[in-house]
Amino acid sequence: MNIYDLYLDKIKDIIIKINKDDLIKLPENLNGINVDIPPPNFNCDISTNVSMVLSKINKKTPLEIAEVLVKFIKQDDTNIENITVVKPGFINIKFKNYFWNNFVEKIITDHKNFGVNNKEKKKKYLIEFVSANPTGPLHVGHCRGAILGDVISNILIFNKHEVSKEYYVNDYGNQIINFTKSVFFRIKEILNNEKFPIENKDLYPGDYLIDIAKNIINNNKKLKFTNFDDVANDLTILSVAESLKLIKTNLQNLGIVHNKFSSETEIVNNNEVEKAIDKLKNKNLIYEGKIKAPKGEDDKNWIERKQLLFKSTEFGDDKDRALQKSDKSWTYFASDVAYHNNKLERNFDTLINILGADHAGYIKRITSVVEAMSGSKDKLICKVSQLVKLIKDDKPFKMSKRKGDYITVEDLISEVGKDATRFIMLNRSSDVELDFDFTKVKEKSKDNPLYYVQYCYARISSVFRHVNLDIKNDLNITKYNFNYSDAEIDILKKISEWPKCIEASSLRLEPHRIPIYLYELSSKFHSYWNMGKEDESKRFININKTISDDKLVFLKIISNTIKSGMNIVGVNTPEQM
RNA sequence: GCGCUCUUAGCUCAGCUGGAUAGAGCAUCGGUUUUCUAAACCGAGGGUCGGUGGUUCGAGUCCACCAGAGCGCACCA
Repeated sequence: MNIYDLYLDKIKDIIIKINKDDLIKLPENLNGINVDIPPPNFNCDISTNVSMVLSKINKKTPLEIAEVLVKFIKQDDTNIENITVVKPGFINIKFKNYFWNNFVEKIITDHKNFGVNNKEKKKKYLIEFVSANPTGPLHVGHCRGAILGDVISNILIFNKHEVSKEYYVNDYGNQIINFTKSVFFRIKEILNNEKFPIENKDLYPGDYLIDIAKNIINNNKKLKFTNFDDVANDLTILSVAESLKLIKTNLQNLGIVHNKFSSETEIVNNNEVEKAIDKLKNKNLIYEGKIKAPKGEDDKNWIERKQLLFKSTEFGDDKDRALQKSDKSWTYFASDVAYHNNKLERNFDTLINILGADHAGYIKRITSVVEAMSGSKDKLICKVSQLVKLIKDDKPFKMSKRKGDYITVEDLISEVGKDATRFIMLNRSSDVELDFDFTKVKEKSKDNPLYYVQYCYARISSVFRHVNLDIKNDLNITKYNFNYSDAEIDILKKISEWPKCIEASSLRLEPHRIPIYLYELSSKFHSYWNMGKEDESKRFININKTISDDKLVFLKIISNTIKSGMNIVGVNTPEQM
């Protein structure tokens, strides 16, 4: 139940009706009209700007329009305690207790659907995220995008959409060859005591390769590791599989499970690249040509090559993009075009890609291709997650892939825990860089917003325990005839914002709004809890060691909302802390 | 040189697709435990929303220009 939409619809109905009676003129669209949360200290529950929007076309001041509308809004509405018109022309409405009782009853009897956005058309989404190269375990840099993608999926699923979570495995190309070679040298090191060529900058030096090498040796006794070219094919498959095993374990520890892993090699081998390029050829978007050096670039080092290009400039990109290398093998972009064609052929309504900030420059070309192939500009939405700045002992901590000294997801989780990792990574908008201070997160875990929200839930559970109820069970209440105090209504108002929070998160794919909302709700609850110290009537358990129905319902609603939000974030709500 | 993102309190950041008196946390200072969990609460100080113009009833939010920070810009993936 979304009380803001309820009144927005009502107000729109009213103005449409009195427009028909020629009492008022309407602008072309009514999108500017909203029903919102008023700032504190106005002593009202909801507020609308309708009279400001109608002011111009009617050539009347907002205050004059408001006076007319107020009459119609009040008419036959038993929910309204009073309605006032304020300064520029806001119409402020305060509800009767009766309204809040109704609200409470609705969301408690249908708690599973509270917050679900029913206005959205149910769609089929494909969300691609993580897609880290299968050359080793995940590190902290992958973590943010992974959690972002997972929680966006959770929000969409919460809103009853169909979602497929996918991982694109880049198991094709030079990096994989170098990776496989590295495994090969580690194997020779183990078997023949030949020193790993650490000076070769193309190789992967990380220690995890030793474990991968050991596993491969132990599980493949028949293979002979004498000549690289002889075992290259088998070893590539084995090495990638070992990497994916590590990655899947990392993801699982983060609480993330993908529905599908798509292999780049498979796409290339199935000739899907040719298929996709043919599609673009038919649209006259493929040609052989040369790319010019960008301005400002030293063009002495620039080698112009004739190659197969996609006309992404037709879609606003700054240059056309190469599909084929000079040795005629496909570029990464080419196989990604094929992968996106593959996605499109599986008939999803919307594709979402979660990318790291370092791949932001890639967005234009891939959205161009999808637009070209699908004919729709917003078929593919790319969401960028900015960098995570690691800080250790007040100093930035640089990760170096070369030296192999980077902090892995495993390190992170074993130090901070899955829940804190998820909550902290989400607590900021994905558009801004995130400071992740190891020493702080470790030392001051009590200042962690995660615990603040969990503690709220634990406090509520403790009340249920004291009166011999289980917080997990539904309540058995028939009469909703309560008289909530202002302090309680203040929290109910916050609860009423939950559907708005979900709507905004889902519409704009901004999951960070959820932890922030949960924090605010918890803050109000903690505040209320402490009032019980001064004011006996605000305590949940009374002198007879029982709890009144209104308080019980009140607590249940708060805990339901927190639980629901924490489920979306993907963290636990312990009943005791 | 070009593109993307950012600039809000001492620090880290919210600000719900243009609304009313711009909000939190941390830090600083001062308070609250015989009573449902103090992992909590209450209070105080702290602001030219990077700058300048523009759009309109109304701008932290939209547009233009400028300044600063980060990321990226070939056949890597």
